[in-house]
Amino acid sequence: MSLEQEQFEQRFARIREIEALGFRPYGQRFEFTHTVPQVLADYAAKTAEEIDAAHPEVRVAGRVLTIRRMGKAGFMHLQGAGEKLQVYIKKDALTESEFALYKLLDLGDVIGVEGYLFRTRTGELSVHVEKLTFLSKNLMGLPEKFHGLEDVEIRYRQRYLDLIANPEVQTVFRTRAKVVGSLRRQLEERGFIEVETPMMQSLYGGAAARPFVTHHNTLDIDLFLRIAPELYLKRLISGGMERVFEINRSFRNEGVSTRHNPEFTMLEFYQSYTDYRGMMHLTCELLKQLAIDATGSPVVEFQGQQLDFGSVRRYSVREAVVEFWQGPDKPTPEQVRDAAWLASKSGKATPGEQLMDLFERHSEQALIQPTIIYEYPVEVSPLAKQNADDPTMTDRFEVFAAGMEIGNAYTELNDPNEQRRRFESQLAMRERGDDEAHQMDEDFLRALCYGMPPTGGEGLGVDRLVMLMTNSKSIRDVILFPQLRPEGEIGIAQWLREATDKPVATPAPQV
RNA sequence: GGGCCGGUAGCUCAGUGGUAGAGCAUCUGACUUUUAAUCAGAGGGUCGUGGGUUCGAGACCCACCCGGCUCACCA
Repeated sequence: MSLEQEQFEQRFARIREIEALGFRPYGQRFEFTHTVPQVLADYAAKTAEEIDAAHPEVRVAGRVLTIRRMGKAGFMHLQGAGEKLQVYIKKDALTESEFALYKLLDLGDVIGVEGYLFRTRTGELSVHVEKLTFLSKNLMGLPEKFHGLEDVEIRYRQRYLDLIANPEVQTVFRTRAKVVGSLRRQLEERGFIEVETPMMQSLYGGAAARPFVTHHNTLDIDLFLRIAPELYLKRLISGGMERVFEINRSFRNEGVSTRHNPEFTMLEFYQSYTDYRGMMHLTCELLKQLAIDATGSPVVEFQGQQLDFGSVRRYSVREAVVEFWQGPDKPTPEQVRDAAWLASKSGKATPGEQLMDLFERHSEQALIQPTIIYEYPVEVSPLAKQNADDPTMTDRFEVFAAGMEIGNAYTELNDPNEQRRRFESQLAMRERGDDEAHQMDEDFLRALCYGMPPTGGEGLGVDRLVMLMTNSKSIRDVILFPQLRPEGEIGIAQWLREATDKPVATPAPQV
């Protein structure tokens, strides 16, 4: 038997010992007066004299993180809501069964304590425990206290253990909630209505990506997990819901990387009677307030850089290719408009695709500061309205920061016949083997035929925004359960089975 | 999918072809304001998996599994 399983069985046997002392090893309601963060917020700034004078009584619950036993006394750190509070146990202050319980405690057990606050000789705020209760048994070994849990595979697979061992991870996900809350609140304040549209779709669209396929048994049809909510949200705009947004998952059947998870959270919002210029203005307001709500400042530190979301730069794609050109042969503004020059620099099929190829190869990774890049070629923008002066371009922009694309917006194409032509040209690309080209969506065309108001629309990558706000290098660090290959046999059910059958090895200690 | 790196005790890691190690954790004992508590002792290994080379493999070779970084892919 492995050491780990022996420890499991030792701890399992303690369940009986805890019961023998008159405590319940699981499932007791605990009426607390403070959470750990509340105790710290209320008393961390107070002096020992102030605390002694007030003699505050608290009841707090938490997980035992450390134990320093010293004979008839001892100290423990309890972790609650991601923060730590020290408690002091003294034999004289407890009943005999409570002190026996204390001696049985394992790291990771969840307990409740009641007592008064004081400062120790070294000044640490602590609870002088007068009553000890048991709330839940930990049967597992915990990671080492100094280094914690660093193995990223275990951290992602067993996020519960990561959250116990690395409480700062909780702050990442608290910030994530602030990001989502900030976006939701800001849009609601501007009259946007939150909606939910199908994630299982019989036709997929709204982006260039390969989908996941699933199957409905009783309908006996294959369905696609959506790659974007766009086409459904625009149906709502056609129907007269003038400002709508959706924050939820989309799914793309692509490689995984530090910036891509197969399922990811996107915010899409659509506003009738505006255009991409209006969306630029709104984007700048949203991002600035988002940074303030998430981090307290419009200037955010990310991987050693200071990103200023209070001032977003703007360049056209062509300007960006010139401005951020990497390497020799920096082009002139005239050259990036010249089809022959573009064809000489890129192997792509059309001038528009060639321009985007150069932008992605040369300029994208240089866009560290938050930047809006506008005017995208029509070939790569099948759902965006053409520019009134230059029909090869669309009224579209993307937002970049830290070298990542974080948003994409445009004046929505609302001419059904032009949309029909774009779909047909996408079908032609599909015929040529592009399996990410759009499908024809006739119901969407029909919705446009009823007249969709001029509209500005945008999608923001929420996970990537959270990366920026939490200084996280990998998207997996801002997704609680990132996609991994399935784990092999775990075997914990067998451990529980064997531990159940085992007779109690050691009798409960005398109290 | 390609390239590179990694997988050794529960955790964090050493281990240069020759008896598998350390710290923490665990177990036993001491200790009534400690804090990476301390002190004394003990137990704990499918060296990712499977082949191969060798008198001898944790180490070298091959294949595979899992993960990371990176490139490709991803408007």
